[in-house]
Amino acid sequence: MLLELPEPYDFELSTERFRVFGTDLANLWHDGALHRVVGGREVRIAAAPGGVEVEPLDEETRSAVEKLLGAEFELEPFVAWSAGQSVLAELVPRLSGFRPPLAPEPFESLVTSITAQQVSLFAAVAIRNRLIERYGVRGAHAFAFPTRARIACATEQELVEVGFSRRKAEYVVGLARAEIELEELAWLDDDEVRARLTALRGLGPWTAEWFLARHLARPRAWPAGDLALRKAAILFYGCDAYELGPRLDPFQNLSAHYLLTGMRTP
DNA sequence: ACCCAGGCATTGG
DNA sequence: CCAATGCATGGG
Repeated sequence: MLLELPEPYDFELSTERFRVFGTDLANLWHDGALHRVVGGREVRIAAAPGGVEVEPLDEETRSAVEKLLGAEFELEPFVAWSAGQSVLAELVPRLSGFRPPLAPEPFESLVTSITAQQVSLFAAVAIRNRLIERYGVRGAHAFAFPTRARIACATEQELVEVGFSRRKAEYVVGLARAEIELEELAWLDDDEVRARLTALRGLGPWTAEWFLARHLARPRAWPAGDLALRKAAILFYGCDAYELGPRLDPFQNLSAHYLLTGMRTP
């Protein structure tokens, strides 16, 4: 079944992030398609004219896959705006059809960020995969990411065994057990989300900003402290990411994704 | 054997 | 209030 996405859409380019740092067991590239468990069932997503082919496709799967593939991003105004921008005027056409994928689940998004704090993304993916193998549920090929309930009854020592530092093991188990409804963060404005998240141990400004960017798809999210984004800012603009952010308003989020992908893609 | 990698909390000045 | 420090793993 076809799931339509606005043209142009380049599925391979858009999902590059799921492959470039190693195999991602929850977003598994296999046999020329992206495999992910949605609502307990594995879905196969492949490139198709006008969008992607999704098997099987029901209503629940449709909305989850749309979220995963970043269907909610409004690319047209961004593309029009970028034509008048110094760097993006070159970069956006070069990456034509790139639509940033999202982390569909809030708990998964935060745990993935904690895993990636400070270490290389290769190391982060390796550790995350061991977490997924231990606590996730296996589909046909991909794994469902571990549920919050499952991690809440894990021990910190178990997380250390899959490669987390003791500190990060505390963060992850603490987050799973925290008194916070992660789904309800979507109702709040950017600053309120930042405040609620950074009030939790282990979640700092970088993690909160990537949650806004990669889970909530907020247009102005801009992880200025991100090491890779700072390198991109220097490379493309010759200035610091903190300085660059306001110049990209109100398209900071899409700009960040294009800059990071532009750094990796020749 | 190093050193760095898409942070954060803690400690010491 | 800002600087220094420890963290654990993967890749160069």
